[in-house]
Amino acid sequence: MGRAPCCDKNTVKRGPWSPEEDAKLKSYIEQNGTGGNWIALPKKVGLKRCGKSCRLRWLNYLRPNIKHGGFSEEEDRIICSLYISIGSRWSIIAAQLPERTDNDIKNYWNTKLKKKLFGKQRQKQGSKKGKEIKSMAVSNNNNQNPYWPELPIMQQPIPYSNNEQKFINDHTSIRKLLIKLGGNFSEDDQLTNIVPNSQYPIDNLSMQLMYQNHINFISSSPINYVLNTTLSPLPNTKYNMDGPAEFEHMINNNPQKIDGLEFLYEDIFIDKSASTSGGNLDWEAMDPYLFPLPPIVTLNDGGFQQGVILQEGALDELRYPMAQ
DNA sequence: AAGGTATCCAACCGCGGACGC
DNA sequence: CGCGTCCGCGGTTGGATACCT
Repeated sequence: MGRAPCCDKNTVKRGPWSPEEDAKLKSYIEQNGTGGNWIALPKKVGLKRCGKSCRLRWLNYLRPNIKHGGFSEEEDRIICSLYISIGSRWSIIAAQLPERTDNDIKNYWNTKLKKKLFGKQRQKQGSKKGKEIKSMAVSNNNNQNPYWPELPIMQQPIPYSNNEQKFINDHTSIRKLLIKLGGNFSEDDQLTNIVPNSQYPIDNLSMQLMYQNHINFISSSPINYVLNTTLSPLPNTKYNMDGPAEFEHMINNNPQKIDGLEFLYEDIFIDKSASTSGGNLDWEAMDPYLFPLPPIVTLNDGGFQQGVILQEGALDELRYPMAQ
C-alpha cells in the first residue's frame, strides 16, 4: 500500500507556472496569507494546482526578498563550509542565507559549486582558473593554514537586506541547526544538553561564542584530523588522522561510503582508478576548500575539542567521547 | 548549419516527522 | 496509542538553453 496522493493528478495542472497563476497566488497570499493550510489554498485562490506545488512556487519564487543567481564568494564559502560540516541539509544552509532558497542553493551546489571545488577543478590542474581558486584561498587566509579558506567571522551579522538580520544575531538558526544535529533545549531555552559533560548551561551568548569560536577555529586550526566514523556507516571505526594518507587508508579499507561525502567517491575515487600514479590520491590537486575537513568545535571540560564531524548520531558520540 | 552533448534550474515526487483527533 | 492529515525536506526529473564538434 502506497501513500495516498495529496491531490488528484488528473485534475490538477502541472508543469511551469503561467504569469497569471503567479499573479493570482501572489496576490492572494499577500492579502490573506497562506491560512496555514497549503492543501486548501489552491481552491481558495482559484487555481487548479496541487497545494504542494503552490507552496513550492511561493517559497522558491514568489515570496518577497528572494535573490536568484549571482552567488558571491562569501556565499560560496558559507555554503561550502556548512555543506562539509553538516551535509546536504539545504534548509539549514538556506537559513544562513536569508535571501536564498534551499532549492536554489541545492541547484547551485549540484551544478556549479561541487564541480568548481571537486570536479573540473582537478582536471584543470595548473590551469589559470585552478590557480586563481587556490590563490584566492591562500590570500584570503594569509596568516593561517592554506588548506582552508578564511570563513566569515559571524560575530557580526552578515549585512543582508534591511530587516533580514535574523541570521546569527538571534541565534534561531543556530538553535535550529543544533536541534537538527541532535541537541535539545530545556524549557527555559537554554542549551544544556548539547554538550556532554558540560558544566555550563549554554545561553545565547555562549552559543554565539561557541559558533564564533567554531568559525575562528576552522580558520586557524592546524591540520589535525579526527574523523570519528562511528558517526558514519562505518561501524566502530575511529581514525585519528594526521593527514590525507590516513583518510585514504580509511576509504580503501571501508567499502561503504561516508554519509554525505559520496561526491568525493564519484569525482575523486573514480579518477583514482584511472590514474597512473599507482592509485594514490592526487591530494595536491584537491581544491583548497576540501581539506582539512572543517572541524565542528564543541565545548567540553577541557576547552575545545576539534575535528569531530557532526553527522547523524553526532550527539551520541559527544555524550560518549572517544577513549583517551 | 546541424546534430549531439552538457548544463541549468523550475518543478515534481515521495518520505519522515509533527500534530491533532 | 494509533491513525490520518499536512508540512517540509532532500532527491530526482525533464524541458530549455548553451556549448561543442
